[in-house]
Amino acid sequence: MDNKKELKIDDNQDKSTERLIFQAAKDVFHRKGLAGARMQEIADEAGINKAMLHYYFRTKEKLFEAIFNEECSGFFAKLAELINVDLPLLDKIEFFVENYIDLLMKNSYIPVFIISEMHHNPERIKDLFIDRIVSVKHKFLGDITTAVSLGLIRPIDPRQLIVNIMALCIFPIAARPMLTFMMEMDDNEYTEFIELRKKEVSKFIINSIKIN
Amino acid sequence: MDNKKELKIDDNQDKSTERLIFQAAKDVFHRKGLAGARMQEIADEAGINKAMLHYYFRTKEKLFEAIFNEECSGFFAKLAELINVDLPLLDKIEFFVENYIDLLMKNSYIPVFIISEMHHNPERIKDLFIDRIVSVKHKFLGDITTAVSLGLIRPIDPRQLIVNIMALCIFPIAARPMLTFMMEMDDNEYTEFIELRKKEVSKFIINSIKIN
DNA sequence: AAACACCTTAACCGTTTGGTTAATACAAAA
DNA sequence: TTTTGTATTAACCAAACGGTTAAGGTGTTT
Repeated sequence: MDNKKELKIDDNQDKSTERLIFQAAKDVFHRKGLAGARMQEIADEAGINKAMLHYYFRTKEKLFEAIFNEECSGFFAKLAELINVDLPLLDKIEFFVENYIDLLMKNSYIPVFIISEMHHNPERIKDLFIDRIVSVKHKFLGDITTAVSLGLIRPIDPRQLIVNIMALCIFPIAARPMLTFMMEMDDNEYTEFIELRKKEVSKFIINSIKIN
Repeated sequence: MDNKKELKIDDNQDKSTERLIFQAAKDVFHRKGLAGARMQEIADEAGINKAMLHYYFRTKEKLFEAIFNEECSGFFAKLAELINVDLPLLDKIEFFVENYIDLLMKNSYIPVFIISEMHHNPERIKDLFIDRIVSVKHKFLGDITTAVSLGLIRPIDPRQLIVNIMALCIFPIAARPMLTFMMEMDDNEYTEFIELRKKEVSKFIINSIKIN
């Protein structure tokens, strides 16, 4: 056939190897962390030769950094979306909590991954944070300050409130193994428990800061 | 001198080498995690020969387990102390939060250590938890249920309340690097921030559950 | 068809790793 | 004094590790 070329199905899978590596590396790094991950295991999971890892990403460290950056960026981008929604503060908190917990459950490995790797190497994230998360936080911080001065919520240090909100959303996902043992839950009970939190947490927060 | 033996100064330092190893291993495992820690680094930090590690604790895994168990046990023991104190629920929460945050700050590496290592190997802790933390939790859970049925606090799933309390205490210590970047705090500001939380968190919780 | 650029592989390499061994020091027991 | 059990060390080892190399494959350009 002389029209073989034309008949070829969509070609934009060219980078499939790189993507294969990236996805496999993600999974392995999530499970084992930077230090615990093995290049061979990543290669096996991607179904390709180990040398390819070094062809596309020069070193283990660089491969890890590529993933860590992408994960953080994507995650903080979604975080910003949630915070920038235009709602009165109390509604915004409700909206945020519900969707943030949802987002965390769909990426349940990310909290431990970030907390753990930042603990082992706090410097890594510095550049990532500047201008990305700080600006988002400033907006939220301003919202709270305004609400306090308008008497919509009781006086509270905005930083403490933000940390409280994050803590209530993130901790139960990060500490899942501890919680399931402690509360003697199986996987289904845990999922249901988190599902209930979507309403419970925002009620808990709003109850605490609203002025009756 | 024929009374040499009698004159010898207190002998109970015999296990000093084992303790030296144990302490050094603690520090290194806390910093690097199980996978990231190197036996040579532990030996260097203890100031002894690497072979001694294997003499006292057969393998890296066994050394790690010894430390992980001791850390968890000691930590949960103190946790139980705090929960078993005899006070009305709201006072108990206030007492607990203040002292728990204090305890966490004095062992600030433990939350990430436990969360991270449980994530990488959830099975490890199973035996540790049974009978230790579960019984403690049962008491607290009972206290809350009673308080709800007596109308002292608003109706709330006791499990959710416990998780909320733990989250508000543990998360800011576990996620320290993230918080300090986000809030643009230095070490002193962070310490002060946590110090303020001791009052703020219990106020936050009690505000949310008390019946006016 | 030759030249070129990119992808892929098997085999290899130097180093680091957890772990072992054989020899030694040393104090208490016999 | 000899024996015995414990503590300690330097030297060593096999396996695993991250990373390299040299060669070949494949489609595109000239």
